[in-house]
Amino acid sequence: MKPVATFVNIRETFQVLVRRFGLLQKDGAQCCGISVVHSHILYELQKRPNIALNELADLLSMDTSTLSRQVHHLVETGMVNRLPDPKDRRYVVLSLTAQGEEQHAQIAAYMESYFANVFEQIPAEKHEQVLESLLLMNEAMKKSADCCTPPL
Amino acid sequence: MKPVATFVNIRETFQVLVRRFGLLQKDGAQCCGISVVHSHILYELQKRPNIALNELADLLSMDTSTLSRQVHHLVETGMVNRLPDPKDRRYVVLSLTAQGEEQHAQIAAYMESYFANVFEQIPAEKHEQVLESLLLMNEAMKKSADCCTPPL
DNA sequence: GGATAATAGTTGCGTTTATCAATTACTGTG
DNA sequence: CACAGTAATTGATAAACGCAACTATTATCC
Repeated sequence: MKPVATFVNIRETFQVLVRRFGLLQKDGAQCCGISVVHSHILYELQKRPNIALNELADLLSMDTSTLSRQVHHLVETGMVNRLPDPKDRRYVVLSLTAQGEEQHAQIAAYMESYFANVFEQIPAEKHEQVLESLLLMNEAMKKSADCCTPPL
Repeated sequence: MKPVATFVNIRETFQVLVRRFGLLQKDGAQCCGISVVHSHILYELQKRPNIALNELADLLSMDTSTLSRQVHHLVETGMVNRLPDPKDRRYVVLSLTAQGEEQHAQIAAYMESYFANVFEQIPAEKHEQVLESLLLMNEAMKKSADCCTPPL
């Protein structure tokens, strides 16, 4: 049976971990001259091309107004294509330009090399376990988010 | 030998994980009526009382000017004590008030219950492994941050 | 010991970002 | 065809960040 201290510990660990990754993202984006939010947009658009602004806002948990402005910047700088959907012209269809894909690839390369670096600090026999654990956490947090019951 | 795809995968996993935790932090803080930054300050002050503004800014990777203002808010709302250091009066000594500790405890309780919830979604025999993996990641990222070599 | 450099913290100011409300454009329904 | 509903944008306000200037205090150098 795990004592409560386990969860306190994990919260602490996770909090610092997330803070570190936040800084990493900042570096990874800023070394390419863009903001963290922009890098998230590029990332998500590369994963799911031809998505509507609406859905993208859901994925990133952002207000559509904020996202609309950010997308506007990315369109102006030639990273993103924004076209009205011919099926339903209320929607817009978003996708990466060639330049946007290149930008995304740059950031991804930075992240990759960083994670390779991180994993070098971890014993090789633990790599499998760490990867599996992150996937487990991710799945668990996804499930948990749906049935969240605010305790206050 | 792990293929490159492993790192792409882990980056993706970690990115989503961090995004989820960011939202959680927001909820955890907002349910207590404060901002995420404030909750980080409370958290860090509870961990290391009687710290200087300078060091705190380092820990949180914030500009001292931004932190100074945030601390000012927290002093005004009775969460934080800010006193000049008698040893060297350029410094200030920061600590939590009773109310600040209570606030921190509330947020911690929220986080704890959330993580308990998350762990319920993970098979019990994996709990140990997940916790160990998070600690490994944390240590590895700490080490890696010191010797970071920007690839661009 | 006194002038000078260095450090911690605060404040001013411009830029960016988030959020709410209102508006426009378009689609589906009665 | 009028009207409700939805997607996206825009306007206005507030909050946060980051840089630079400033104040107060301490350390250093001659």
